[in-house]
Amino acid sequence: MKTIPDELFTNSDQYLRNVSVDNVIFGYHEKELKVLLQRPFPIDKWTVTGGYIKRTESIEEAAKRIAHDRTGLRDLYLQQFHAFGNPRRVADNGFTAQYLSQITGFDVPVDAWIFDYFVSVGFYTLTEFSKVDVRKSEAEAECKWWPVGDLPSMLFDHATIVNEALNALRLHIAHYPIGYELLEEKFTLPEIHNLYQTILGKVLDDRNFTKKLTATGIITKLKETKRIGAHRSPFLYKFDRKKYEEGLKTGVALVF
Amino acid sequence: MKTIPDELFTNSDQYLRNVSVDNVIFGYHEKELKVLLQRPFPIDKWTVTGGYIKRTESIEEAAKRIAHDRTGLRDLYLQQFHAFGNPRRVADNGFTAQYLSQITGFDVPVDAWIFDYFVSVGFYTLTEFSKVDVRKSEAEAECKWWPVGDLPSMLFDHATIVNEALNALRLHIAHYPIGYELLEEKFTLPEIHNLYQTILGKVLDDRNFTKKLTATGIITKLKETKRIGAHRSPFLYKFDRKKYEEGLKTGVALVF
DNA sequence: TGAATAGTGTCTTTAAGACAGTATATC
DNA sequence: GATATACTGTCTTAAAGACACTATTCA
Repeated sequence: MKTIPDELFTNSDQYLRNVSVDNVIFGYHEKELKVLLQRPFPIDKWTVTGGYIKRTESIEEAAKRIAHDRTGLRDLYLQQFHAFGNPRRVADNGFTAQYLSQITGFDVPVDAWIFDYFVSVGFYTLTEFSKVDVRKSEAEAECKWWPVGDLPSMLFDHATIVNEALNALRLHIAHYPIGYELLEEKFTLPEIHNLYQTILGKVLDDRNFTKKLTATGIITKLKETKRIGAHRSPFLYKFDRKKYEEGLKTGVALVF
Repeated sequence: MKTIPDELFTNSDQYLRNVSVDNVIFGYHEKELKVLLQRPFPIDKWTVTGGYIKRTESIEEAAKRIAHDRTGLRDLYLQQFHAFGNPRRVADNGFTAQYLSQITGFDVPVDAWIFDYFVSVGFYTLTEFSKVDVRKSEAEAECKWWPVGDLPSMLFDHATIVNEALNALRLHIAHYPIGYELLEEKFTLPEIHNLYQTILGKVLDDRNFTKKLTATGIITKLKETKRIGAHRSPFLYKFDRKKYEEGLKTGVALVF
């Protein structure tokens, strides 16, 4: 049996022990909110993107580094939402040293690092779906986007992590502007309307939505329109960067 | 020079490495919000109560255990608010192995556990001031209540931690009932009015405050009054436990 | 009866929510 | 001109906020 590769099952002095970050990467595409998941082993169970923290970086830097490794994007919008920590977190039916040895062909010891108790700090990230170049790491079997409403079977407590991230995002959206990271530079009112409906999971009256959103002053109407086929061409808008940045700091109430 | 005691500067297999909990314990007394701080060494710098996580317990259990050690209370109201993690967290002018050796009389090595990079999960706790029996641990020089508006010089990033906890509490109070843990079993309207004013740090109109609070149904008027000297006796109230518990789960909007 | 605090009601202003008809692009 | 989507204004209802007087206790 092969000896296990260091970075997989063994701690290294480079990383902190017993702490990790999990990063729920959200993307928006075709009226659907998606989340980037990876399948770390040839098991039919998925996890959110995550990894360990280097001794030289902050937890936020670790989360950004890990997101960059998977998406190729830098300076993502990052939001810490919850820390998960209990000794039974990584307990999962079938996820045993014996089973892992069997399917990976490595000699996985029962006290391998991967079975240890990890406190995981959860972040969520918003990225523009179309800009993302999904990359899987060497160790993973697969990495791809899944609709948040239709997740596959998840490893450990990762279904909970995605749900909590979504709750945090929905709560957050009521107090801070959102959309810059999820839409194209120029977008139409129906597009941002759909984004809000998708994230919040409910229908929003178009007249009231427009009224409230424009009242905040965070979007600016352009003179251009967008061709959408045999229909009236909607006007394009862009975010007012100054007001948007300010809103991220001081908060903008936008309750629907 | 004496050898250092294990539990102070050395890791033990009992605890997780590189993760800790910090617990901001709030108490309310005489129209003032107070926070329980400890002075861990004969340095004139204070910290919030905190400690390490046992391999057998969750982070919430660790936070409760630590709070119990300091206050003697069980089943405290506990709320996770933020995780703090960067390699420079514990850097603090004057907090060096040399200085610690000097003042403690122990031989503190520069690579002692205490100087390591710890990711700290921050909780805040609400307790009834009068029920608390403040206990200091062996290792500490002192442990006492401080008014949140008048904190002493704090070690590491602990001033930030208290501030973030207070922000989280203020945000939380708008969505969930609060007060059961901070007031006596029976309380008057002026008392709970003062509590809200103290936590939020602003004056609230008494008529509007009463109107909103009673509208939620979480408090019940009793037939008794409280003697307060040469003034009209205010009626006593108590929380409706059922509605209160329900509010903690589903949320109660109480925006002032 | 004076001093201090408790307790309550009304009016105004603002925001939220419900709702429907006109405009425009393409075939 | 048929069809699909964009776009906008008004009315109703609910909540927030400002504001002042009466009631009670005890010295």
